[in-house]
Amino acid sequence: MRSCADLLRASIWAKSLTGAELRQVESEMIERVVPAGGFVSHKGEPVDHWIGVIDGLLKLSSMSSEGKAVTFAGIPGGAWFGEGSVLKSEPRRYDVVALRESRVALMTRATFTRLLDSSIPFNRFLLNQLNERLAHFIALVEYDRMLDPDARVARCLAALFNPYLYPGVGPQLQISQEEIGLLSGVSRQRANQALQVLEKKGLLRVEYGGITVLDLEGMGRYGS
DNA sequence: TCATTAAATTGTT
DNA sequence: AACAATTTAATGA
Repeated sequence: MRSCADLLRASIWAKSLTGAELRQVESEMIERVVPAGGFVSHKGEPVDHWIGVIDGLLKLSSMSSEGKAVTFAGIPGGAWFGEGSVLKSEPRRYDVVALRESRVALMTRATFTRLLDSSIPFNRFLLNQLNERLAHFIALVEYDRMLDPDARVARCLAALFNPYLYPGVGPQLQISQEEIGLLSGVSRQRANQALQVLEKKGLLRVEYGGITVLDLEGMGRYGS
C-alpha cells in the first residue's frame, strides 16, 4: 500500500461509504511516517485518533513493573486499532512502537464519531473487531503462563494472520526473525530455533526475510 | 543484462 | 552477544 487512499480502499468499513463521504474522510486524515523503533504513541498520552496502518508493522506493548516488555499484539499493514481508547476517551494504555519503518494514518475523533453516528457498516466492523480482539486477549492470558517459547512464537504469529483483524495479510508475510523475536518476547536466536521447530512440524515455511503459513489452525492451537 | 558491492538477514557458536 | 554464511538490493559498466 502506498497512501491513505489505498488504505481506505482496502478497509471493509469504507466500502459502503459514498464517494463524497470517502473523500471527506480522506481529507480529514493525517499521514505520518514512523522510523523503525520509533513510537507512534506513548502509553498514558491522551488519545484523539483512530490509527490505521498503511504500511509496515507495529507492536502494542507495555512495561511491567520490573521493566520487562510485554507485547499485546502485532499490527500489520491494512489494520486499524485503538478504537477502545477513542470510544472511552481515556489515555492510551500501551506503547505503540514501529518494528520497521511504517506509515500510519490518523483519523481524528471528530471523523470517527461522525462515522459511528452515521454508518451501520462502520459499527458492524467495530463490533466484529472488538469481538475478535477479545478472543485474542483471552488466548493471550492462557499462553502467557506457558513458558515454552516455541508455542509463544507460534501463537504470536497465528494472531498476526487473523483474517478478520488483518484482512490484508496473506499466507505469506514479510517479517524478519528479529521482528518475530520482538513480537513474541523472545531473542532473535530463540525465534530462529522456534521457527525451525515449527517448520519441521509442517506448520510454516521459513524463507529469507519472511515466512509462509501452511497450517494456521495448527499454529493457533500449538502447545495445548 | 551482468558483475560488483553494500546492506540485511539468517544460522551457529 | 558475536561471528560467518547467505540472500537481496543497489550501483554502474
